[in-house]
Amino acid sequence: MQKRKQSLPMKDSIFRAVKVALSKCGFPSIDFFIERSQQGKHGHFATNVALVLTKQLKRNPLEIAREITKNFGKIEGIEKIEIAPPGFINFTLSETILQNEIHVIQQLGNEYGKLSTGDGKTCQVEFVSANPTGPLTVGHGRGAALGDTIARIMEWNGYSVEREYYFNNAGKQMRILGTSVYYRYLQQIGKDVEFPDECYQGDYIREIASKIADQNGRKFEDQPENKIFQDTAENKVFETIKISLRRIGIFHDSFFNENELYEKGKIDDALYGLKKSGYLYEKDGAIWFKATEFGAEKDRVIVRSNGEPTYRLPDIAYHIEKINRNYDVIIDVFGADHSATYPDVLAGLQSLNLSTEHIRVAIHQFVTFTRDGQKVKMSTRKAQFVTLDDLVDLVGSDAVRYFFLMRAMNSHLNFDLALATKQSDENPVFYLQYAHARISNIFLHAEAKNVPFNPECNLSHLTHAEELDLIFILSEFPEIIALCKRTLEPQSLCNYLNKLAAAFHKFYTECKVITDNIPLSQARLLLCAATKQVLSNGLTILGISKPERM
RNA sequence: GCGCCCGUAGCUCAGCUGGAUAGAGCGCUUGCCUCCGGAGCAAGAGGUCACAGGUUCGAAUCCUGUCGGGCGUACCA
Repeated sequence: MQKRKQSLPMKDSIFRAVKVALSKCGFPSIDFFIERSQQGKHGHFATNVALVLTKQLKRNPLEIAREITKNFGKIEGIEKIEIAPPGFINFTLSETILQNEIHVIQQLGNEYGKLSTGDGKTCQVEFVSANPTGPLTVGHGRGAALGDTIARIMEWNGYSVEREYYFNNAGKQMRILGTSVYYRYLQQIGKDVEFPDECYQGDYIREIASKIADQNGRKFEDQPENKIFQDTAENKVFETIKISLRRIGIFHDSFFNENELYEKGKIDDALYGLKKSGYLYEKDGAIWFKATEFGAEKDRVIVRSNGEPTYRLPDIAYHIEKINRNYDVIIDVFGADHSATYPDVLAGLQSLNLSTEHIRVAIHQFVTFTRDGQKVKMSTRKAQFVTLDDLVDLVGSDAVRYFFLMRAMNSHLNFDLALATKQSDENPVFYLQYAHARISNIFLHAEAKNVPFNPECNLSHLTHAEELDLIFILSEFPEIIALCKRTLEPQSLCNYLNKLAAAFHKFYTECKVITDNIPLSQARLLLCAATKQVLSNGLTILGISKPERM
């Protein structure tokens, strides 16, 4: 059998057959869809083509459907075509073509569902990008999990992906970090000083300060400006950030410091370019960018009257840098607080005649953390936060990732810490993993009962409704991957895997796999293997472990 | 005030470019292990899809307005 990576052949061939029938009927070519039927009694696939034509043809949709149906030739793999009110045409697949999908999955293995659209192409995903002023909080978790999973989706589709972390260690927040360490240092060496309110209150500052005190004694007592405070803090904090990310399976390929843009003159270059393009003007001693010409509600200051750029200028310079690196796709993963700023960045790039078509911005809404019905407010400064590490300690990496991924980016995710810290079996991620572990156990059982695994076995024994339903859902996986690639929404995959696990559990209760009927048992074993393969592929993309036992 | 996002079962959320009887999990009620893992399966109760108009063969989905919540709207990032 020929290998295929794109497993949408049924949808495609139905689509083509409809097209052909349309022209045979002399009907105009219009937009219509082939979709998976939501209910079993409507077959496997359905098209709305007759309904869409109603208006133009001014005819009863059922009549149109009948005429189209009459003009279908033989469609390979379709066993039944039915017309249903108000005018849908429903297609039912043959058992043979369904059974064959298991062979396809078996042969493609962990390539099943991969699209080759990204082969030979590069993609950069920027995410997390929190300044190293303190440990990552649970608030950073959503962007972290999303960004990494989006990167995995792109990798799955063939892209060579670079994960980048953008940070700034020259700003005001970082200076406050240094000052905070200095004050804790003074306290550490026995000075009776009050710790300023505007400084970072967290215990990690104390640890860093006491390390400096241990190694240097009172040496820096009168040197609040000494770089040792900020630098030590930055290194230490970054170390912990990297460890936190690693715990949930996230590794960045590069850390890009905003400072580099200044040192290499990229900020000045960007400013010069913008000036030359004519989109800058001076007012009140500041330099403004004509964002309104790109649809913004007001113009933006990009260099303050004190000569210091606002964050928009380095952001633009950074994106020029990214564009110059020639990625085929650039993806920025931001929180909702950036939703107003990225249009300005894109506008800046466009004013420089740079193409922004390959830049995709994934904006996610914030997470509300509640505990016993009460909102948990977070602030790094006041140290009123739950760190990402705390969360991982409580519920584990798999659950943390799944919780952050299971909701649409656009929805305001509610993370109930009390619920998440409860018993793990309430967590939906275990439902998926349980299906995977259950299958592993079936294989052990098969071995014990001397039912040999046979990839070439006869699959025509799989005729039970639950078996065919399960196969049909398996065959949807490539479509889900294509959807995720298009929308950058890992959530669709979470939902799908949940549906797949449910179909498997149902099959499991209805159909005993290991029986005295060896040919049937072997066919069912192969179905189990295919299910395990798809679960495994999906969980890999989500960055969630695939336990053999639980 | 203005812009973006959201409002669907008691709670947390799905619902793909408008389509067939609006779904799942948790919680509640009730069944299912002499049999491959019961972290499972099945059944039941629970809805004016925030509200009001509009568009059309057809609206949870698109448009307008109102109400409610989140985030922006800084010469903070």
